[in-house]
Amino acid sequence: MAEPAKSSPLSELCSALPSLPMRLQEVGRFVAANDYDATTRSMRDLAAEAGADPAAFTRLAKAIGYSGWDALRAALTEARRPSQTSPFSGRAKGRRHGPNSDVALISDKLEAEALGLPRISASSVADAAKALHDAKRIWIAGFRSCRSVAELLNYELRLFRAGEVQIVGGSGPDDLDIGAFRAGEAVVVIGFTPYTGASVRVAQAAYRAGATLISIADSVAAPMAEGADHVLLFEAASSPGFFPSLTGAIAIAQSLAAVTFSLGGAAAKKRLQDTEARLTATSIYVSEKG
Amino acid sequence: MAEPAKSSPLSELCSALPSLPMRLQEVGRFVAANDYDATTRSMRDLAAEAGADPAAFTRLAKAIGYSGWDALRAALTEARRPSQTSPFSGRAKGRRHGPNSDVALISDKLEAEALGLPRISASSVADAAKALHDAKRIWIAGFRSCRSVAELLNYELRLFRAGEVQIVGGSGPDDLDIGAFRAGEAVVVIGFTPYTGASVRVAQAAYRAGATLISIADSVAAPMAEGADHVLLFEAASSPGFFPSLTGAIAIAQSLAAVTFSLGGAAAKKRLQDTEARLTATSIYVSEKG
DNA sequence: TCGGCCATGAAACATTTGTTGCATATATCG
DNA sequence: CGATATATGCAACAAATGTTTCATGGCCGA
Repeated sequence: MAEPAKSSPLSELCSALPSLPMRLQEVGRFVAANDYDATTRSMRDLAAEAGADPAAFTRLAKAIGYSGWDALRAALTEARRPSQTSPFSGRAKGRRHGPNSDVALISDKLEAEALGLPRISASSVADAAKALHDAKRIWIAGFRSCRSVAELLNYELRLFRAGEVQIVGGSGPDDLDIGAFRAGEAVVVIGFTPYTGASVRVAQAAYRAGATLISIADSVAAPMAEGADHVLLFEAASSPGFFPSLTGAIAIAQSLAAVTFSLGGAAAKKRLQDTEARLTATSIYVSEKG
Repeated sequence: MAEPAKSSPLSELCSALPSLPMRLQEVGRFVAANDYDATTRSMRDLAAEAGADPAAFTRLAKAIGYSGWDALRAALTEARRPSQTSPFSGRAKGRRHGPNSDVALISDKLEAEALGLPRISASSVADAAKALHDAKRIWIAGFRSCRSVAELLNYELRLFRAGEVQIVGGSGPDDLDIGAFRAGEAVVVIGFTPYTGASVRVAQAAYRAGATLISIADSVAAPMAEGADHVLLFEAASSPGFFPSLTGAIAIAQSLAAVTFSLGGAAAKKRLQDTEARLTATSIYVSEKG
């Protein structure tokens, strides 16, 4: 019997499968089909669901070279551990300085960001939008590169909530705005690693003031996610070695604005139309054609 | 204190964090930062690694409304379970006006934007980046919602091209900057329908001054694409009835900055490092670990 | 047909798990 | 300052875990 590639515990299992006794094959197939449950639930639990004897799992693990079920589970767990780096990290590192290296870089980056977008939790965004809709006043805070996200959200919300939306530090020092947070208002903070001190200060102030805190961040471990009523996550580290990506944050901000507008109903629609009418009247926009 | 949304166990945890006793905050942060280990390894194991008492984990779970650590772990496990449904499987098209209509709206929007990203022309972006790299000075113009894109691009380019990058109208009236365009410089204009008069004026001025004009727009028919040396297209109308999407424009801006940085080579790298060092020295960012 | 061999399930085992009670340390308020 | 309440670590607890042993049942070769 040849020892196959040990790349993954699951592939070891598959290759050894045909040479196993019948019952062990069944159990092995069950593990392969439910490897997530295999790493999280208990052996006896799995046995009950698979309709097999608990001992079969121990025997299976030993049959494919592990000291016991715990060892196999540990291997499966490590194999499933989410990589800290981007999923495309080990990819296309071959080309260093070619004419197409930059093009490939962009393609990979875009592809990675496209993969990250559907992973945003739509229900969380919807909940947060409800909170924005109920807020009497909306503060938005974002520093450094996140300032662009903050300003986009500010702009879109102002289209139908003019006067109730404000950027923290937009007109004067941050401290002035921070002291103005009140209960019944909402504060949106955008940020990712490395976190700016200002953003966590805003978040803490919002919490202390009893305002609804909405954090748009790259991790639940972000300092400004502490005490947040809503945490909206996006993937910032989509391209290694370069600046973190804000595409996800922008997508969240836009969805937030869209749903908040939708919740506004006819009133919001009217205010948006008024705003648009005013803009065209001031001839901000160029005429459609010609 | 209102009971916040319970979309995710982790966000519940984040929301409750500041109101917990100190030691419970520590273990709570540990769980938030290592949620994968929390679902796989044992409580005592985690306690040893976190340097805390095992009982603290049980108490934490109860403090945020669970019957015990097992219940919290089960919730985290379910939250992390890989989605079994294929991305495009049974999307209920019958969304009319239900509680989930907003969620479906967001999902569709994100999906559509994800589809639009790979359609961006990577080679065009690479060419434009080359032009930016060669430019002695870079002007960036974006108005209304596009201002956020302009500022992001400005921010990222300044990280390694400080002093050579400037937003049009960033410090004073637009006309002052517009008159300053010179040959050998580059002007980036971002815009989509309906096009603002200002952005068109910037584009025309850049053309007349003989500067390299880079237009980021939603269509080749855009007024500011006329005379442009590089036209970078993105899809703005991803979801009908709402504000156009800026996700594509942001992705382009970021790619542009990334490639320009890449072209800058060692010199750009050094200037970026200097900037980062200066930022950390001013203690803009919060320390990595508590 | 008999006898060794292996696969299989059930029960007993030693560990480890999550939990809880208690005593001490610390903070809060009168 | 004293009294009360809370927070925290330690140790003992019952339950659950993975493993092992043993008895049973079927299979193949002699």
